[in-house]
Amino acid sequence: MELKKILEDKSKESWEIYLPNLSIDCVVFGFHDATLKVLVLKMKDSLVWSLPGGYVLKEESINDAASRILKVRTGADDIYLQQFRIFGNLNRSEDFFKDYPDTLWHKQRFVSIGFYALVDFSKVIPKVDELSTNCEWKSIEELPEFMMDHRFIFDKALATLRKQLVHKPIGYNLLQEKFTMPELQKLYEIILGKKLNRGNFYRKMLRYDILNKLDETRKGGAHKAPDLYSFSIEKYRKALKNGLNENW
Amino acid sequence: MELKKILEDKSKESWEIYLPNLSIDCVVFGFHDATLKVLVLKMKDSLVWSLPGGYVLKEESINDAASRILKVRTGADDIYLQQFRIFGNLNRSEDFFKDYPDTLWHKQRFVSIGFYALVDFSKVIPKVDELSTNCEWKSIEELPEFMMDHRFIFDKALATLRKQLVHKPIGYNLLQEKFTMPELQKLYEIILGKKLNRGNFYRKMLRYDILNKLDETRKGGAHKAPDLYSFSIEKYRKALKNGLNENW
DNA sequence: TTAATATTGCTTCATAATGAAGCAATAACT
DNA sequence: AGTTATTGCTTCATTATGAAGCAATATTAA
Repeated sequence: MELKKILEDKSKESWEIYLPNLSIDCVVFGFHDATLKVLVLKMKDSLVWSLPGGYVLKEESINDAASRILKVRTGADDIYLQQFRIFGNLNRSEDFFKDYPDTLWHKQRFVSIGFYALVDFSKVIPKVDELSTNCEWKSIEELPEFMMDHRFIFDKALATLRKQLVHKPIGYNLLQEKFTMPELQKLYEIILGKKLNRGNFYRKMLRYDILNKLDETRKGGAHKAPDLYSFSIEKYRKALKNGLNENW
Repeated sequence: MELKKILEDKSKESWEIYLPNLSIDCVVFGFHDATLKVLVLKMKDSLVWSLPGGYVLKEESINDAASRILKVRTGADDIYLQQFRIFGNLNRSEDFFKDYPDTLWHKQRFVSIGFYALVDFSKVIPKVDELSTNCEWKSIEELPEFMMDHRFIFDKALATLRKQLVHKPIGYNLLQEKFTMPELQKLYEIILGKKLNRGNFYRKMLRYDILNKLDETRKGGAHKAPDLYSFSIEKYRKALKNGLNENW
């Protein structure tokens, strides 16, 4: 069925069950193959991509709404979610729906709540829905063109991640349970947007005393097998309270 | 006129001009007398206090709405404003308006956008409106009892301030143009919630190279007159980009 | 007029953290 | 068995921090 018809059908129900004027957009981050990835989807009949999103039920908290929306999209429960900003300018969606009748739910003025999500890449199975033809991971280095202000929303999410790296368990939520020091460093480098000295990163991470060194190595790659680590989650959380790097 | 009547009168107009279900609450910080203060107000017929707030016009961006709301409340233009969080749980305001008819604008389920504002204390003149009997500064050490979840909103605002101290021009916006090193230190101590070593704070601030030392001292107090400083705003902003304290 | 006082400006010294570099160990490949 | 790139971890020079203190000084009290 074509998009226009579907939207008009859904529109009727939407007015009944959702809070008007309020939407949620999620930037879902995953880490795989030494690359930071984002979950994007393409709507039917659209040339550009969008971020996963949805609306808030009339009797639902904002956080529950975001969880529900991502559950459908990824199949995963217990996703680490953080709201990071409101996108409330006028005319955010005007152009996109200009050919639709004014009574269409989607054509309202929406104020969107931006969430970012951190997921274990291996545990997510991207799912299309009746509105979309594609749902897939894209490297943040090679993002496609986005609809509306979704590129701006992504940029703000990444900037937030950068600033929160010392305050939120970002490594913990993006990496698999067992990971190597080079993987952790690569993740930090991508989020911070710069190369870090290997030896110094190693020394610093150990000094934070937030990692457990496991009695295993990651075999299989070429060259020397790196040691595996896991987070000592209690120590990690405790360290984050004051900020990993902050020394006043 | 009693509150109930006023609310019912205003309610009719509100449905016409505002976006439904969406409100703004502002935590306005000022610094005076070596104390961090917050602007609070008391509604007519209410025993508890509230944060300044309001609604978003149908044809108005979120940031414009927050500016407009604070302009009315403080008389000040160009207030430094940051949205920091959404408060979107159910039943945020249910109890407060339980005796009112369901068609009352204020009785809707509201999702509130939390802003914090940083103002030069000396440039603000708190103003009551037709809904309120008091509008005044309170020290954050001696906050009164708040309505609804406003205490929670305040706590989150202060926690945000703490985390953003290295990334946002918080000192610049809270202090007067000319200030002394002990004033700056006191502000940092209050926001961080801990005492800092005087000599080390002094050395560190100078090393950041964000201050201009002026050829004046603050006379009048007892004891040695402290030197006056101003921010070198270009250098300050540049330093904040990487975070004042962050060394990866 | 002078002394007392608390505060401020700034330095010193010991300790800790960082930047840059490198060496030995090693898993996979030839 | 030798080659290679990567990893684990250390060293050394430099810089930052923590703790302490000394001299300067604006006001107040004597």
